[in-house]
Amino acid sequence: MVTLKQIAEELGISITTVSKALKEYPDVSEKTRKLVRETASLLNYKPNSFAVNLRTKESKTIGLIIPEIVHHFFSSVIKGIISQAEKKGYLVITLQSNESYDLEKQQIDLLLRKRVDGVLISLANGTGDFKHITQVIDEEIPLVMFDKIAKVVKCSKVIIDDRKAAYKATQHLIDIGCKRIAHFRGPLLPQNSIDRFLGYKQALTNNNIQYDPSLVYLLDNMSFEEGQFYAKQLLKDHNDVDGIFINTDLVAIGAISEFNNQGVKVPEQINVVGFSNWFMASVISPSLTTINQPGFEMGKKAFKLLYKEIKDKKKKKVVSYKDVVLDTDLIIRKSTKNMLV
Amino acid sequence: MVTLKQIAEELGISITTVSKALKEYPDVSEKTRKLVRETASLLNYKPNSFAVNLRTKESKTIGLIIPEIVHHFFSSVIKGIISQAEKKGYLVITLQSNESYDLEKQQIDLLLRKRVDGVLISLANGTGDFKHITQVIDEEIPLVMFDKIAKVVKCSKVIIDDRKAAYKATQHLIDIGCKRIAHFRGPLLPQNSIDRFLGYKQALTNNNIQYDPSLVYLLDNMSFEEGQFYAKQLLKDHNDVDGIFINTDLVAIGAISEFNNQGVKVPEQINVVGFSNWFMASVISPSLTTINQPGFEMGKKAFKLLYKEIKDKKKKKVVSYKDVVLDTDLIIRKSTKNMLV
DNA sequence: CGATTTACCGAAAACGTTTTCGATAAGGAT
DNA sequence: ATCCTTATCGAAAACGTTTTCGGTAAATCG
Repeated sequence: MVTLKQIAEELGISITTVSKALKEYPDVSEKTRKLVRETASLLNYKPNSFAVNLRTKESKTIGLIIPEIVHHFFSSVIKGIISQAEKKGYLVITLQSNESYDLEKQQIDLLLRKRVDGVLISLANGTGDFKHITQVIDEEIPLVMFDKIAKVVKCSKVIIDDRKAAYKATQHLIDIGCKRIAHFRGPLLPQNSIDRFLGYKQALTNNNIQYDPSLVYLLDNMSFEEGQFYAKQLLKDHNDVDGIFINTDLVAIGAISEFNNQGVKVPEQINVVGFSNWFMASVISPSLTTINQPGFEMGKKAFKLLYKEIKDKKKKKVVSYKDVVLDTDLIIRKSTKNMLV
Repeated sequence: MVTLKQIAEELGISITTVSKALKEYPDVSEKTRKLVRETASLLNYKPNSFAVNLRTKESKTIGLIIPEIVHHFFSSVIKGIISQAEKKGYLVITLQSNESYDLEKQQIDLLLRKRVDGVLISLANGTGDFKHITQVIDEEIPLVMFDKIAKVVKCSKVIIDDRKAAYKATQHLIDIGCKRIAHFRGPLLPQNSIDRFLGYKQALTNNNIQYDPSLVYLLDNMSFEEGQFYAKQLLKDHNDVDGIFINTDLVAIGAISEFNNQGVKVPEQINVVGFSNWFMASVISPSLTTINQPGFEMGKKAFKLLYKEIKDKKKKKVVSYKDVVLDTDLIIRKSTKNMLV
């Protein structure tokens, strides 16, 4: 491995001058700068990042903790983060918490020991205590949370407007003529399922439709099978439902498959709207009307916020926390149909 | 940030002793060892990894280059790699080549500059030249390739037995009574599609079924739409086909949707086998019989090979390259049905 | 011509570890 | 008392950068 010293000896000049030449310092003549550049590339010199890190006290590396990598939305976020980070010369170390609070804590510690320049995190479902997070912030390591966040923690966050998105989805069902609209919602944690439920409810009341609690089903694990199960239940309980807004695409697909099995026509007899726009939403039949969660954009935005904090910290500027709320689109496909025309 | 020096001053001993105490050197008394440990944890001492890296010349970090993150199989591989690496105290820096040779080259360079201890890579489709890879190996940075590999390059590799898997898939179609079996194959690069085609062909000949080239369709981009398109084509060209083995689940799902649209019953009229066991294969209807690619295991195995090379290199042992071939399972679902009973 | 500015270069310290090689003192053997 | 172990510690070098602070020589100015 070739070092500054070797280049210096090769040219009979000092290490200092070589270093400054490569960094285009104005106090070294263009002649020697050129000379140094040439021999550096000739010897295939690569700065020793270990030494640079030690000297500059930064690693040009950020840490990313995510609950689950094998997941369409999250992997999109990762892609957004990595692409944006690469542009700014940062590399990203990815860890996954597997939705476990203990692992999450451990991994935060790992990243601090690695001395990453910043941390991006989406909280595990089980996380209810935030000391490990505030510890990072207290140590003045820039940190931004995304998607699954904790409102109490003081830091920058980027989320989507779940409530508004759910409102949009429900409004769509109303617009196409649905009168009895059910909702499959998620558990009480994380916040997302609450917000989506509230959006659903508000859309109903704003349109003068009586909110009927018996039309709301609370699911536990949001699986395909649960979608089938509650679809069956719904058909038993209410034969007059003509629309349903479902918390997550996977559950929606389970429900649709059950409707198909029972010969209940989607969308003719019942309109279905999902949430998240998972890849498969477009390839099932009927294809699923759903809310698109902009994962890639979320990743990009999250990194941008983090990057700004890192820069501000370097400049000793006071870092200000920002909350970014990303907008979502309703993607209308074949599982909903205007019944009024 | 607390350093060894501060601990030393706190206790009135030398930096050397503190360092050795923390590393449990036998030439420091148990008494001072204990003392050092205690004050270290009291002051919340974390070794400065920059300095450790510089001194030990290793970063306990590996690089991972993958063509596409947002992909069920690849994200499973990533998960396997990260989980295994974490167990051995390694962190992983992920980059994605976006199937671009130029980006891939650039990213290799990035990782070398970062001085990662090893590299894991799955080649971009466009990569036909391997100088950037051999450069890594020549610099004695351990490297192992997985899934999309180059046979010419001398290094450890882990792949699945595409040919055997395709044979298995085709044999299944034969076993359930199919007589006219079509195949949707992929392009000439990467190797995978060739091997799958060969497995298909061999299964036919081994079962004394005449190989008919007109039953093999060569697809370009392996999309859902292409699946639909060639399904339509197939129905036009051959009305006697009763089974089809398709290179990739996504294409298979496209084909099935076309069959559904045209009222061609799957599996009654035509049996369909896919490849990869994407998540959605289990949730479409009919659910898709397919080959399960063990992504998670591949990731684990790839890291294990890399880890061994890193260790061997440290011990100055000669590194020996290994080729690991992972076995696959046929997952029988509803898109195939025994027609003989 | 002396004084001052400008252009260019280098010595040396510092970042925080790890590890080699002595140094010292205590204890045991003779 | 002398010699040899053994146990315990520390000085110092090294890893490869970056950056501060002078220093020298040439160029400019009065």
